[in-house]
Amino acid sequence: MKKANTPSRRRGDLMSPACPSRDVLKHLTSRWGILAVVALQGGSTLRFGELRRAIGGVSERMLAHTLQLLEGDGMVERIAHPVVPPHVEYRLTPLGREAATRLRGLAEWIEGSLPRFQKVWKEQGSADRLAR
Amino acid sequence: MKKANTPSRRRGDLMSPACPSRDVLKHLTSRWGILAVVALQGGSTLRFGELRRAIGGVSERMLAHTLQLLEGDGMVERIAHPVVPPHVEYRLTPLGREAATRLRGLAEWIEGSLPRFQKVWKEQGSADRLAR
DNA sequence: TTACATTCCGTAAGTACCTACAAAAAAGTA
DNA sequence: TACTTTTTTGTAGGTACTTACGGAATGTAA
Repeated sequence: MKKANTPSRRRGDLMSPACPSRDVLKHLTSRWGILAVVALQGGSTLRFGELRRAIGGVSERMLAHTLQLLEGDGMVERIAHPVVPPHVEYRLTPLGREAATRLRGLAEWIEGSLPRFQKVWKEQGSADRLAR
Repeated sequence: MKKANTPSRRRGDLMSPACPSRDVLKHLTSRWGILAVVALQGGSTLRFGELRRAIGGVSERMLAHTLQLLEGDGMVERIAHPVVPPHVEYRLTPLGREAATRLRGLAEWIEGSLPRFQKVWKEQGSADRLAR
């Protein structure tokens, strides 16, 4: 007897252009996706405004949009309290917490390696390429 | 008395809008940045064309551009042989290999978790949001 | 001579992103 | 009444990203 043919159980392949896993990658590594997940990392629940202040430079528009993408991927849970000045909280789901582990590792490595990057930038005058 | 002001030795802070570490994050998590680093992971040297074939869907233009950014950050080394049909090889630097470790972890987690994402997408009809 | 190979850079054109601004909701306060 | 609060959405406008296409280089093959 053959195994059940359930494509939904198959592993993704990021090197294939049409693989849905590329969407997840896109959402997670969008400009604000990583920062949102990292900011929520730690299990704490954050209000929209708190999250916005935690992530420097993000506009309300983009934060809301980014959170919707992550919610759509089941990595962020949105808890809206039906009060009148809206009160909305966000927190990571178990799936989101797994992603956060990897992203936090990347984020901390970048932060800790900044001196080395600055050394590289200084040694090879590559400011022109990096300016943008 | 204030502390010594040596910004070049200070750790980065991704939550600060003006921190240079955001540039590194941007380059690494650009659409093709992660895939290029992951494709080069393993220490092997790859020619431009091989790399292009390994990463499905990338145009020559964008691959060259992405590699320049990563080279500017000291994560990719470009070895050009002065022959006439151009022969160029790429490989990760030690810094790039450190990044690759984190990115590979993220990539493999996404690939392995795809079934769970597909389950989420199916349960909550969020196809509209993810379509793009 | 013509065609081909390989990598990269212009240019133009289209698409997607991002920001700023304003609006909406309903109850509480002055 | 007028104003405040918090979150989200709509719009317009600009910026950045992406792709497609052509060109350059120069030995070798047809």
